[in-house]
Amino acid sequence: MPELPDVEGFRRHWDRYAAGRRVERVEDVDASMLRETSPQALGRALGGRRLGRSRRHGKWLVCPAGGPALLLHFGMTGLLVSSEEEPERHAHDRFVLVLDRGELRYRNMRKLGAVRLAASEEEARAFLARLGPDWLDVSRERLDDLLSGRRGSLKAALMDQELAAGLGNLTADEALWQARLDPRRRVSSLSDGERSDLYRKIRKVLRDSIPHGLVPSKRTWLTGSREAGICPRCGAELSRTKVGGRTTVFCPEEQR
DNA sequence: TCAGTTGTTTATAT
DNA sequence: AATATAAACAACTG
Repeated sequence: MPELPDVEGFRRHWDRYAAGRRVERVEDVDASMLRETSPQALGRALGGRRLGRSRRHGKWLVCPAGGPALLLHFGMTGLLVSSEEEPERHAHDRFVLVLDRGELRYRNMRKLGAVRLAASEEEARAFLARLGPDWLDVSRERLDDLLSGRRGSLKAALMDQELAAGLGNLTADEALWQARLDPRRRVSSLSDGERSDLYRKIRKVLRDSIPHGLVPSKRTWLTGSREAGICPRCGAELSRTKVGGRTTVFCPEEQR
């Protein structure tokens, strides 16, 4: 699931169920999810701390805890679950924050994500330093700077988190389909008008998805018709190939 | 049994 | 230096 809109949903989740509450203890930590820390260190750093409101950069969620901060990446199958929605813990919960009211769980079936502990805000920023700007902070002018000099395919550029952070396989396919651009196009071949259209469509896909906390399955969107294999606009059979190493769905009739 | 999966990192090749 | 590709990570689904 998790691309920018999903993580934006997790941010709201954290703020609703964890922000403002105190951590009693950390339980059931799966050490294999942790990067450069340990279950013991996590418990020591967070125990007794009052949690703050979270912020998102690309697909990362930064969760302040009154000095230290927890950095969460959700991979392909991660999510946050509160005991207020789901009383029972789950086999795929990789750690549990026991709070002064209820508990918040980080669940991740495939364990492709990562959990990091930053000692300070400064260290949290350092962890994310390699990422490009969050896509919601990219202006039309900035997009030209980011794309200038790129030689690869359009889709690979959009999914490159060091160019700009937050787009994933689904959002990239959706924006390219809405902009009627072939994902295999060279970045350098885009006209100014095409870049403008692409920019607007990326913003639209993100804006329309964020309230849902996921890329919605609308019948008028590519995402909603992936299974059917038919272009929702023209009825042509969709193509399925690999671009930038990822499964890519596009309309061969309309995307040029 | 085997391919496929909405993400990232690493190694290797170009 | 950038870019492309494949593999690895891990656990499940169809």
